Amino acid sequence: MPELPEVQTTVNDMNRSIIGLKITDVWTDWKKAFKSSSFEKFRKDIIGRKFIKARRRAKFIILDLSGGKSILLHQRMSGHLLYGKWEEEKKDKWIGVSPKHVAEDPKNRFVRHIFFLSNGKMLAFSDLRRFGTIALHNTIGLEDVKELKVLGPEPLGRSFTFKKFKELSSKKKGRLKSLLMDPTFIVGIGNIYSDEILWDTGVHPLRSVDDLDDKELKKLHKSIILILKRGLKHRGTSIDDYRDLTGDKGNYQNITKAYHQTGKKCSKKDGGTIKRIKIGGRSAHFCNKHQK
DNA sequence: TGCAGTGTTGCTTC
DNA sequence: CGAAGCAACACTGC
Repeated sequence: MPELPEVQTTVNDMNRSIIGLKITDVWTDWKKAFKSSSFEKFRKDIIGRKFIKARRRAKFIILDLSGGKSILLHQRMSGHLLYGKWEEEKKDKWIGVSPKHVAEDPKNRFVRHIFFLSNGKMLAFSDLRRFGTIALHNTIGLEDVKELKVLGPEPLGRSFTFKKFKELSSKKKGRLKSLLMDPTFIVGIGNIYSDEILWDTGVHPLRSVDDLDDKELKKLHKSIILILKRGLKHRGTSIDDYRDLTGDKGNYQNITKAYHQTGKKCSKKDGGTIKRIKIGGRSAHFCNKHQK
């Protein structure tokens, strides 16, 4: 669920809230999520370090710590981070970070990991499906870690020019829908924003990149940037699990044009009806008339 | 009850 | 080699 706009929103919020705070302890009920070492080693390594900076690469959250270490965290499908106050414990299991997070939103019951902070608050990782991962690496050389090394360019980065996009595209074949979601081609785009981008571009998700003319490719490049920026402006999309750091939903789900709109009338002037098909095992939503 | 959904990796087939 | 298909991961909700 969290795609680039959601991850960036979380990162921006963390830079406004947890910087300078010290980690006093870590708790988990799902040790399998810790990838670089055992949870016990991770815990020992991390206690006493301060948060220096939050960053994003693709859908990874990077938390730079004092002493040259960085946490590399991926929320995968259902993960989201919450920042709040320690409130309650039930049956050996921490179930939330504040009355608001728990009582008003059952999605936040699934807290699997908690970082306890020096100001008495905590940073919690809620992850219903338990696919999320956490690892600790040296900050220097982090970009050479296997998971980061294979990634394509950042679509909102300065170097993501049309020239660069065209060059990358010229080496590729295959369906646009799958290609946009391929993090080795371009990062940050998942099922929701790929549907929205293709709807905005007006091309069919089954079209192949090598089939697009220059005008279409230019429009696609523009739409990628436009839609992701729009998502960021609306603080992300909360179809299901995604919440921001304080437990609130994003707003983009209220303005999606294609994703989850099956059967509805397309809002374009020349639009038809939103259809849904399977591509690469994922659902793709598109207008059967204006997306060609 | 069974299966869709959702990000990513890794395996297999073509 | 690259593209495509599929399983795996774990769980909810319909």
